[in-house]
Amino acid sequence: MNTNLKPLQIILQEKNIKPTFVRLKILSYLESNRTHPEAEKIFKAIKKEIPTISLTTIYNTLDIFRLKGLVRPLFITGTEVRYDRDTSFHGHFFCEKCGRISNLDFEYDGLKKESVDGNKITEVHGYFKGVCKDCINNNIE
Amino acid sequence: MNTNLKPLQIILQEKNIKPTFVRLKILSYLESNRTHPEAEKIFKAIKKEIPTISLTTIYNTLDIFRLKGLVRPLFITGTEVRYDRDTSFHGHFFCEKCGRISNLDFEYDGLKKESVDGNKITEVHGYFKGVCKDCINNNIE
DNA sequence: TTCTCTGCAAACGCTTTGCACGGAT
DNA sequence: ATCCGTGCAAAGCGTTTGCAGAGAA
Repeated sequence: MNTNLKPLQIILQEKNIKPTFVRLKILSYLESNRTHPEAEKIFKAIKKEIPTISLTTIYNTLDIFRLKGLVRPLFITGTEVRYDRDTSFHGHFFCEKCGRISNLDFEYDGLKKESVDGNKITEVHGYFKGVCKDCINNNIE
Repeated sequence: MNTNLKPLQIILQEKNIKPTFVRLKILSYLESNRTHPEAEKIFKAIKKEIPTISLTTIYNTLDIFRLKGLVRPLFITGTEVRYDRDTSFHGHFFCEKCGRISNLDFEYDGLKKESVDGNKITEVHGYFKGVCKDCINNNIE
């Protein structure tokens, strides 16, 4: 199913989140910018539409979204938390040069089979680090 | 090969790291405490033997070790960097209750096959989050 | 001497907290 | 009148930086 076809208000209401103006704007940004942005990046983008927005509100809202399962925080870079609107399982590729995180559709059979042993698994994470082909080709220093 | 059998001095010298007293102590701690500790934990442990040690030195040393490939930083918890003395590929399980990180030997064929596409891969990471069986059984709140 | 190791103090960057205003119910 | 969303300012926390003294080469 394509959540892009679902109105943003409905997405929030289904998660019991009051669809305020600010929340709809942040969700809208996340829907159309699936670049795994950090709070600061979202903040700067929303600020163009809502100049009075605060970074605190971005953090508050992202935390609500996280608790309700609308976004997934990624601890990949080591410096800041990136947010993924897509909460279904998929892998990531982090380019250490340009900082972009892209999606990977790898299988996780090898991962899943370890979900035994009495431990309760709630999240599966898999990702690569390296240099993306754009950075290799453009050779930007 | 078992690096535990190799003298710590040799391990450092092979990596062109001057084997100072402090560095040997930190490496020694990492060798015998493969619990993926954070800087603070290492600091407190080393302090018992070297009361004048500073946290800065722990960070400095860990960064040297990282640059020389002796340790691998793990960005799993989102709050602090954990260090893994074992730099060979393996997965991790992070218990969100007790904070422990344990090793997992999963296959990464599903991961490896994506190393194409023109991107240069330098690191592969795979891990689970959840609640470990000890925490489930002890049911500590 | 020169270089590098070490450690104190301060700064840093991202994130969280405390609190107060204002609007909605 | 109460609740909740928002935002400012400050604090918090892990980590990094600047710099200086000590010690090795």
